[in-house]
Amino acid sequence: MDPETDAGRNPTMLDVAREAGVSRALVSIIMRGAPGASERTRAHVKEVAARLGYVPDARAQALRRQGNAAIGVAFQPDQPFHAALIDAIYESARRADHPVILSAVTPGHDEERAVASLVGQRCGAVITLGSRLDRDVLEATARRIPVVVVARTVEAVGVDTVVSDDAGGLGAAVAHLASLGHTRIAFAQSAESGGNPERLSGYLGAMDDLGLAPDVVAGGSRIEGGAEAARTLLAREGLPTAVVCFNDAAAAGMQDVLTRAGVRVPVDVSIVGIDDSETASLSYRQLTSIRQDPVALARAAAARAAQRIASPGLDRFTAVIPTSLVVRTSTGPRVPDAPEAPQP
Amino acid sequence: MDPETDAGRNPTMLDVAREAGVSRALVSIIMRGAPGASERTRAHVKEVAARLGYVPDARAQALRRQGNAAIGVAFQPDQPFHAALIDAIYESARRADHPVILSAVTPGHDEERAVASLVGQRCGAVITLGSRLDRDVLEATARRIPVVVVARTVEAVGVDTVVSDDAGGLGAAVAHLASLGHTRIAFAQSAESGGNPERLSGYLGAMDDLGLAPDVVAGGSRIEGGAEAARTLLAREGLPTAVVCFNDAAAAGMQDVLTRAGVRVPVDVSIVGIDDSETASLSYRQLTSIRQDPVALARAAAARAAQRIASPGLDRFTAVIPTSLVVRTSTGPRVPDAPEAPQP
DNA sequence: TTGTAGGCGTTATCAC
DNA sequence: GTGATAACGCCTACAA
Repeated sequence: MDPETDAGRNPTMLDVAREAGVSRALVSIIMRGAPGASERTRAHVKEVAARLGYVPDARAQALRRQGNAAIGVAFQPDQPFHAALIDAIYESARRADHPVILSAVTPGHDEERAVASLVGQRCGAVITLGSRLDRDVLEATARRIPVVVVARTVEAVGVDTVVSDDAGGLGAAVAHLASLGHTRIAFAQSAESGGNPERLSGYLGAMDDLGLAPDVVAGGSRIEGGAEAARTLLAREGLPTAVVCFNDAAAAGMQDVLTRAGVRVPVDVSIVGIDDSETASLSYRQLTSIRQDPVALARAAAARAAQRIASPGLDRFTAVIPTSLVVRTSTGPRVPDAPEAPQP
Repeated sequence: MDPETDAGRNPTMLDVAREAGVSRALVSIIMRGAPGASERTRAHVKEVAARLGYVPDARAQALRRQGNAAIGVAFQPDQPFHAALIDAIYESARRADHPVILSAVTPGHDEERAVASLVGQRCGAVITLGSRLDRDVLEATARRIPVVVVARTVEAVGVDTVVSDDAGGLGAAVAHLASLGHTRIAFAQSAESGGNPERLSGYLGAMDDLGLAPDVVAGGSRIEGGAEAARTLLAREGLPTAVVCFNDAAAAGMQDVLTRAGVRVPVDVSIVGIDDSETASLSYRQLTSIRQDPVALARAAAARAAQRIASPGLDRFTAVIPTSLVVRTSTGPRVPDAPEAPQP
């Protein structure tokens, strides 16, 4: 178009300044909305910038800028729950005027690499969603850069954590089932390494409080967990009348396998999931679920990250976000003498 | 630790150079593995860098570096299929020595913003996964920066596309069902804006080729699509003997609603999904599914992005990645006189 | 209200 | 094999 400027190159501040007949500094002031320019020149320069298709170079900005370091986020793209967290982190960070840099954790791009890339970008803090890093790796990272772990409880020096109140959630779920008359309440546990210690102990504690005998049944792989637990239950003498599953996917698998076996939900067995995901709210599922609050989790994490950026050297910090029980139709009153379901 | 260097600051190349007793330039050469340093100094400098915890500043690198522009990726974190794509993009990009910059598309961070942030980072090319941008927005973006759209067919000037062979996949699915004796083969269509034109037309074409009457049933929202289509079918006089659904989630909903209504899969109705996701392979589902090849899709997209970075001004390009039919037990031979399922 | 000088941390191009 | 020096594009002071 303009023979003066070589076509291929991205326009720079200098191009805008020249074209508008002002100095570079003034363009800078105007582009980032700082005070120190008249309305008239402001409008003019912005018009020129738009006409030239000028977009500030984020890399140069980040390099020079002092405050407003970026918040790095390591997440798992195969975890739908992380989507809601990311969305909320974007919003919180933008409000505090911190750029967000994402790094995915996948089979070929492990969490150490993801975090390393965030460090390389000179993020002011790193939020890792559902981190699976070892404690010592987390601690080593935290010595370099503030680290906030979301949705996993870890005791690591200098590492902040933001978690849901799993114990409270499990307590509410068990209490809900007990109030419906259930006494044989099982817990389907994940078979993953470590499982969910907080969820399990929350269940055990709640059962103990009510004087009920716990019944923990181990599930299988992440994706098959609920189905396998269901098969384990079906192979037994008698079924429990209620089952709490380690997440919604597992609850769905439990529901599906039981249903296909002719067991009626909730007449024969009540089911509770965790997460209150889209799966739980499906019209034909209607799973009662322990809801995590992704917005509150993300806000707490982003706020903490911003705090750490502003003032390093704070004490270790843990936020526990309340959960709530979303009651749907997968739980119902215990039916003492429910007739056996017909075997198709 | 070292009183000479102020503790809080990240070590820079200069720190490493001073500590190792060499020049900045030499450190640069060594850190990026360029020729021009003896093995001895190389080892020494690397040791010093490691000891100081030196990590190159990716922002400064990107700013100064000429080639190896980054590949920007706009993705949807709530789409599990994108996880596999991202993983493969990371690998391809690393092989070609291009950094990857991610930007999520979420309710609060729309695709335009995501792409704009990628442009601001001066990516050399942008890959958008399942883009929903209007044609003219895509074209405007493509005038600034090479754009590769993955998993959505668009006819936009200057925009490259990489898509799965939906028509071929649907053809294979319909042929598979026809070979099992099915003639009443329905297609459950997404109710989303636009739906999946290629999948629908692939179905229609395949039915036409076989001289069969098409039967398109509209689904509901993204998440409820399959379930609603199933209810529509159940409300009719007679069921088709086979249904192809617009994706696996829909197929799962179809299967669940039909199963709960006492319709046996595959005895009464065969079901085919699309994507071959984890859902499809669940032990109790075993959905026959049209498999998309995420690795091939991602590789093609990354390769094209790298090509565009190396030499802009290429012609528009479209890659069609083959699909394959994964046959499981949700499809079976047509049973002409199957007895009605018992109504529980 | 505007312009000038200096620097962020790196890479690239030179001479030595 | 090594060491100055000039960019990259922008921001932050400070001077006019």
